[in-house]
Amino acid sequence: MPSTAVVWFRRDLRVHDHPALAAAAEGHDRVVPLFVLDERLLHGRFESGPRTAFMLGSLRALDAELRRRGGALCVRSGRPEEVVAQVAAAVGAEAVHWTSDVSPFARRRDDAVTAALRDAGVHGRPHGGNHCADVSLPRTKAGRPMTVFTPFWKAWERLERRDVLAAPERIRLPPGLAPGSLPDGPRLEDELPAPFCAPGEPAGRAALDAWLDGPVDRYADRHDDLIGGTSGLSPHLRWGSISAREVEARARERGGEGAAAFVRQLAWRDFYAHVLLMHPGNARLEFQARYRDLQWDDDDELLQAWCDGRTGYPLVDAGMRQLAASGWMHNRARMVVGSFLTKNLHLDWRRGEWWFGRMLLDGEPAQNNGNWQWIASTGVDPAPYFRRMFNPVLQQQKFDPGGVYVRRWVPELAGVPDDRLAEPWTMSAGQQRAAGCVIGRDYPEPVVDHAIERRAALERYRAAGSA
DNA sequence: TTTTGAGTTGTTCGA
DNA sequence: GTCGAACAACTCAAA
Repeated sequence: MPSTAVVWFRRDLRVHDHPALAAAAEGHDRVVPLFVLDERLLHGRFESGPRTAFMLGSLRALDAELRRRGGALCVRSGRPEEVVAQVAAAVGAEAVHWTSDVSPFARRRDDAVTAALRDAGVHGRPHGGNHCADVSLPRTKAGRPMTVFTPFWKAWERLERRDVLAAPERIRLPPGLAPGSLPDGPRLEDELPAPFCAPGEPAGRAALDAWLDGPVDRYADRHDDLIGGTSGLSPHLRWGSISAREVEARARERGGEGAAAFVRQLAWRDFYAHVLLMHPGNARLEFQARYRDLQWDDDDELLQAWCDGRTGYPLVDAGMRQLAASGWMHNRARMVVGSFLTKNLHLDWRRGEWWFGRMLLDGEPAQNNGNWQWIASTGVDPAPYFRRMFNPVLQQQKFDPGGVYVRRWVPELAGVPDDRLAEPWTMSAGQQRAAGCVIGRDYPEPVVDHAIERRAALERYRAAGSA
């Protein structure tokens, strides 16, 4: 009697270095690679065309990788807590393997699936998540979860690492299994005018190869370059089309200053996974209780101007338009637009988190929440709020002095001279005509005055912090 | 992974 | 040639 296991895929859409798939393929004669299309994620408050399109592309690529190895992706629709156990029963599986996840939603879902499997007499077996190390382990000397990055990083460097695993050579499906099919759309190129990257494991592995083949060496001093400079691997890490552990191992193998700086950023990713795992309440509430009664404004027009990239601050608008057009934004720009939303527009960081979650191909709860709470100064890794208040004009002058990034994403500013590009509203009427960019007609006036709103934000934070 | 404003020093330029 | 206003360039503390 051949033994059978189900591998329940979620956001681990690859065959290389996949502990759950490897365990199933080694321990059983038959493997059922399963994906459950969960309607809750496709519609409603969290609906996102770009994300769904990227996911479907990643799933098609996974199906192709599985077929090359004799398998296929078995697609079913419905609620995982019902479907997973049904499929396991139908194929007579002894075990269901999956990759664990840290978000509160994922953990509730996985608990429900585990319970359903237990009722059905099937062994549910979670494997480590898509991180470099086991993010559930680090603790302070006092035995508490860690909340400061630097000590976390030191502890993380000392954690054990599992071996990088080869892709299974052969996947044997149970005879007569009907694969089911993926929906046709939405398609990425219909959702985004300039998609940031192609989905799927082969694209992810090619991007990793290209990154480690040279650009990574300059990461230490170039990571703030708004164009180039970064790996661009984040969507693949988010969907698991590459393995964080493998990325880390290969970067360490490469060695050098750039690779070390890059690995440190992978530690930030593991840090925020640790934080959300240990503090699921962060998904809704400020980690720092004293900031839970911060006063936020409720101005839908300002929020819309921010989402659309119509704030009148070129770097802010360039970042937001890059996001809307490509599904990605450079991290430096994310910090600037986040600071602008929370500390110049006085809008709740959760509204920015929501928009990022919808638009970012790499949007995942742990990273999105951790970074938004970082810029709102409400999260772990405490630093005074005034250290995270950015001046969009200075940031642009510092990180995009030649205006390449701004002109690329805000084309109506193309003719504005370099020395006016960070504050185009200071152009004279004659300069505006010469630049082909009249402020208020071709490009918006600034929606707020940074100097004034900065002082207002300081007052709000001071008031909440001392209450 | 910051910004601002005050204070200080040094330079320029015209009365 | 001297003086002082204006301003740039810098440091530093506070937010």
